[in-house]
Amino acid sequence: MTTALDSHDPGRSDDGNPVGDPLLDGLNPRQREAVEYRGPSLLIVAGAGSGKTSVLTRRIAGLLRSREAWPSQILAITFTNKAAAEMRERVGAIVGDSAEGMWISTFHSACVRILRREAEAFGFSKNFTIYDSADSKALLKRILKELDADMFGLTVSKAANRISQLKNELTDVEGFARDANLNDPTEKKFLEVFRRYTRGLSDANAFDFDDLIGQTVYLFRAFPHIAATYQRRFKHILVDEYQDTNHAQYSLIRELTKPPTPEQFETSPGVLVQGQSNELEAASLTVVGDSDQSIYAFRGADIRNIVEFERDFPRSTVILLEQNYRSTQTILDAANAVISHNFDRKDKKLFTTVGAGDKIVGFTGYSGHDEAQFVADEIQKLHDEGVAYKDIAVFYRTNSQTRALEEIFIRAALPYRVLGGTKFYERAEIKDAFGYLIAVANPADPLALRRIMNTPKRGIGPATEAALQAWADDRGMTLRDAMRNASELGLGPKVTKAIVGLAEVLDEVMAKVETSKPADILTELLERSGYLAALRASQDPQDEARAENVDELVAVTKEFGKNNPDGTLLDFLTEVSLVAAADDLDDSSGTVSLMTLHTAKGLEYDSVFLTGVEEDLLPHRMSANEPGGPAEERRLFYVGITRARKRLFLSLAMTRAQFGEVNVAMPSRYLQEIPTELIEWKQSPGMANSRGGTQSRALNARRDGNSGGGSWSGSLRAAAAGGLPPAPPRAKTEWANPVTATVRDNGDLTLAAGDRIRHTDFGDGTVNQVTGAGPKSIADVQFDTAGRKRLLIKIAPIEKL
DNA sequence: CTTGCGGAATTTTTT
DNA sequence: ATTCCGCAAG
Repeated sequence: MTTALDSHDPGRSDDGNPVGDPLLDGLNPRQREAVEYRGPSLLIVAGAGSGKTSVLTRRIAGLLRSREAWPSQILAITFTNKAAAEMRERVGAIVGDSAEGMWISTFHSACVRILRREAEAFGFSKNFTIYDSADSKALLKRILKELDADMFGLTVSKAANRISQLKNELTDVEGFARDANLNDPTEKKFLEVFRRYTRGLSDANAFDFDDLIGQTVYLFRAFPHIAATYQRRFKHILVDEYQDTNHAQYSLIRELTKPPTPEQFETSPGVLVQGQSNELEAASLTVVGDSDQSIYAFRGADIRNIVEFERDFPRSTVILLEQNYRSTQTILDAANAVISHNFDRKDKKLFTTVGAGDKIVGFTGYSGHDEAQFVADEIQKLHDEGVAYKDIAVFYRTNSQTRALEEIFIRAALPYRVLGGTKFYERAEIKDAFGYLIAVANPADPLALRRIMNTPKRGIGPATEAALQAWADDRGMTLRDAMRNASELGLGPKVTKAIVGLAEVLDEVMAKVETSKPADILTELLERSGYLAALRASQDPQDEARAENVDELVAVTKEFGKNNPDGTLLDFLTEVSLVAAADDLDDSSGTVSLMTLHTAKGLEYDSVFLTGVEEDLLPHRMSANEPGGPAEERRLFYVGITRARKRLFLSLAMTRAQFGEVNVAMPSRYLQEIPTELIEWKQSPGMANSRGGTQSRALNARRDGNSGGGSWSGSLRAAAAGGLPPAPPRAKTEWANPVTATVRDNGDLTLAAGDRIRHTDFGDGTVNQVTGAGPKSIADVQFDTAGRKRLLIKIAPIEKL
């Protein structure tokens, strides 16, 4: 450890260079204060793009460098695992190896770590399973069926949401029973559902996502000596995205920042550290947040946590970061204008010194496909100008909007990747493989067992399964026990053999769980269960892809083994249970990123396409009637806008396909909130409206019925009066037809420069150039009327002339 | 017990 | 449009 590292002298840096302190270089005065301030509690109100990650990492680095804290005394909570990894890396870059041993993780990861360590203390064993929302729903589905709860209007998703909300408020079954109105039969039924669900989880030795937080809080409250261990351990706690914390997470932080009391020392003999007075000091708390970016109220995030921080934590200090280092002034003006329509907020105005930059580009397509084509064309143009694909992102409100975008992107041969959505780990075959892994990791879990019992087909149907379960219930044993003793049930000899055989395989592999690597365990299970063999032997062509996915999973476990030589199966299962949509983001890949607005939070891109800016989509129909819904949707729009560094594209469609039906879409109310001079419309809603036949008449008809003062059409006319440039003439031919939705296959059609072709949407054109080989060849085509396009030859709707 | 058909529901956002 | 579920036939 060098003396420079210990130096607190701001005039020196690590290498003795007197130019400045690497911790403070390039920071503005507010940011410096946020890095250097020391006190019991600090709230950093950080507007979008104000460099909060930089401030947070330097603050941590500063604590380590000055020896105010050892790495093990720091707990930093981030929103995603990716953010955690990034923060660890950036702290490491400043202070080197001393970053090792810090707890930088999400709420959920930190809690799993604590729970695994302390599980035995309160009636769980440390190999508990983590149920994701799909698992929770599967359990609830069984319960609802058993109780005939659908007669009371209880659905799986309703019950799941309600239970999740209760848990986020730290209400357990007994707490709910006390306050519930049990004269209401529906409430009574729900209570029973809640009770059985809780029971089902504990029987399975499992926690759901919400339990991870809630049970940790319960653990701390019920066992003060355990809480004291962590209260003493963490001297500095830092929480990012504090505006998105819910009550349970808030309570966890409160527990951790309580000073350990002397009695607690006495109740934990053996852990007693000879009591200097500073051993009893509460941890210092730093939170970073921006109430304008609170977009998770739907899962219990409570904006009051940040608004009332100063009251909750007395002697706290607040530092405001308003200077934006990310976006152009045009983008910030639009963002400020939009967010200022939310009334219950502290006024905060982002500013920058980088200048106005380009105008926001607006576009209205005739359909979702038309809109997607616009996005694809603009991305191609940006790329031709030298913008890398990885610096471009496309945002949307709902995952279902990816379909149209993907269809067009594939056809245009644009490299893209979808973040979130149907994740790898949600695929059926991957869940099956995990079922096997969980079955050996946590034999008490019946959910995993049921999933694999008859996968691949072993002739063990629902009736057999029910018989096994009943046998187990009668004796207070687990489903797994019943399988081992299947011969006592008097089932057919074939079925009995299949059940006992499976139980034997599981038992034998389970014996090696402690000593074997996850990859070996998985491989053995897939072999001996016959799962992989069944997929390979299948006639269904999709099963081939499934087998590949399973192979991919094996590769993932091998990779995990390489990165974590001592990693157990339990470690692996924990890690994959907690990966989020944004976590597998790989910035180095040269692809355009597609994601929901929620996933986009915390990220930034040079060029951003915000699609589907329509009523019923943004704000979403479902949120329109909820209290605070429209305001939260506005914040979502605000988050999307502020992700853009240089260029922002806002697009919408006049019609959108939904549930297989085509519906008329209206421009979002939020569009009007952006000053018209900031947007340059390539095709405004009015322009799209005035052309074309029946579609626009339908739109007009509805709009007339809807037009009050300050309606959209009114502000459009104002915009037109302000002198918008006319639409580029080529727009007419280029966008006139909706793109055909079917994916075709041109076989081994080959093209060469100079060939003339005909495209169903773009008309005739001449091939400039062909790149790539085989099924990936791409034609660069100059169309006579529709401009220049790149097409994936194999699937483009074209013919050679 | 498995397969296959037709009707229903689905799509709001996520750790 | 696609997926999921329940029911009936094999």
